[in-house]
Amino acid sequence: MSASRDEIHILEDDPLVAGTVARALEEYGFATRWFRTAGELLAAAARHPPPLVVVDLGLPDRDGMDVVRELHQTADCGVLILTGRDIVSDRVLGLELGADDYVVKPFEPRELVARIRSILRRRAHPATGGAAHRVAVFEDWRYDPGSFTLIAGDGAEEILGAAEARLLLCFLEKPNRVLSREQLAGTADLAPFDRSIDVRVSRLRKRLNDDSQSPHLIKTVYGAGYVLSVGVRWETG
Amino acid sequence: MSASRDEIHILEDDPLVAGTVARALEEYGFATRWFRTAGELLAAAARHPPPLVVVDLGLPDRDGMDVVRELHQTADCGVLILTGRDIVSDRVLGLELGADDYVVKPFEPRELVARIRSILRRRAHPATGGAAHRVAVFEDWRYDPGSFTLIAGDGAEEILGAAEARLLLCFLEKPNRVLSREQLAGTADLAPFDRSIDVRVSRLRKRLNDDSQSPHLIKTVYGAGYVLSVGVRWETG
DNA sequence: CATCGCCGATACGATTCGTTACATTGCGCC
DNA sequence: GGCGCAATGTAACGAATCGTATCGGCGATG
Repeated sequence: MSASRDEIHILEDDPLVAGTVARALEEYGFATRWFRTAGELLAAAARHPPPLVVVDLGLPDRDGMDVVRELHQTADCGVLILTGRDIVSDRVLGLELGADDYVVKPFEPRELVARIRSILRRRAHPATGGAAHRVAVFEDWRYDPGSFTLIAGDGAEEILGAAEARLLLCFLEKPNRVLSREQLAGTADLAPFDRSIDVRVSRLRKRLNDDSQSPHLIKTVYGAGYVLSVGVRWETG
Repeated sequence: MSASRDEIHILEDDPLVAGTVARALEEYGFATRWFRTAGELLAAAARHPPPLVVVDLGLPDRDGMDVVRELHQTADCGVLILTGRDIVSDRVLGLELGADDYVVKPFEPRELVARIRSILRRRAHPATGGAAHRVAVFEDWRYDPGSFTLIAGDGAEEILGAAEARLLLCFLEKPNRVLSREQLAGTADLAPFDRSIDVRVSRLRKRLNDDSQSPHLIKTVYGAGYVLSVGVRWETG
């Protein structure tokens, strides 16, 4: 019962399709509940709005578009249209009526789940537009690329400058890979004897307490570039 | 000029495709701006985030997925991937990285516009919808943006001026994020050597008893802007 | 009209960053 | 190993960025 709060509602008259959708979602950890008619769904959604409704447009008792419109007005829940009607005007109409997405059958389960997750994420964090607040964790360091904040193991916080922040983010996005100076600078045309990257790396090393004689974090690859040689885990939330 | 606030940014290396997309959007009343390389787009978005970016994945200078990830982390704007790569794993990855939608070429202009409108609508709604009386609580401060009233921990109340109030609200709405001077000023075109934001920040710091030598609330990000480094809770009622 | 508070502009000192110069290291060759 | 050349590390310096004291304009207020 209270679990019904997180149930994704499926409105679909064909039991076969409904089963396929339900199985796809449940395989990825979602709880589902099947409604055969628009009336039942709207009644349930009015009493207890689900986080998301997957709507088929070809219904026996009522036009699916009406359902989308009414859901958007009464219940405050995500709406994903999943239908065989592959007509541009339908897509436009559905989206204009407030649907969050429009997927055409036959659908790919993984993509459907990704789109549903995207909708749920945005609805859960409206302030950030669903931007997951990600923090990189490596060794005993933590780095928040949103606020350029580097946190040491003892909890000491430091704000990096823009240049150092971009450099560190470059490394953290592609750890254990050799990165050329062009990649680290973020521009294709570096002056042939530009040493600014080297200096930035030197300063970043100092900030990370990395001895440049025998670095264990940022290692030099002679003639190629640099590597961040450490496992990086991205924490969300 | 000030209209640039609503410009949709298009990241696309092929001028032909970029022109097609731009014309489609402009026909429906959107202002657009074209970027040929990821570097240019990211630089512009960091200074003044557009409401939405349309990203092509096949870029010369950088992987499009990296752009999506970085946009999602640093700028706070909508992202729509528009690409020829019709691979399920790409779609899933793009959506997981924070893209709001994924459209495959060749695209139908009307549908593209409908999807863009849907994204913009969702992003605009939570901000404007609630006219509720909100109060921000951070550290031992409380701030009422409706009456420009700042209340200290000991109960002392102060009325902020209009400029300081706008600035503080800016910070409180996006805490723990680096905000550029353009964002804090609320305009896209700041004079290159305009110091007014710095002065406003300095005054706001003084009012919040924040020592600028080692600030714990509003921290300076050299070369980028400022960040409010504290948790903010919004009380309603 | 005088006063007051708020705000933006300016100027000057303080801080950080990119550049340069030099020391050091790595690699190939004999 | 010894030598030469190219690549890298970084201290030091000048340039860019930032903090804020100060001043003047402007509207509100008495």
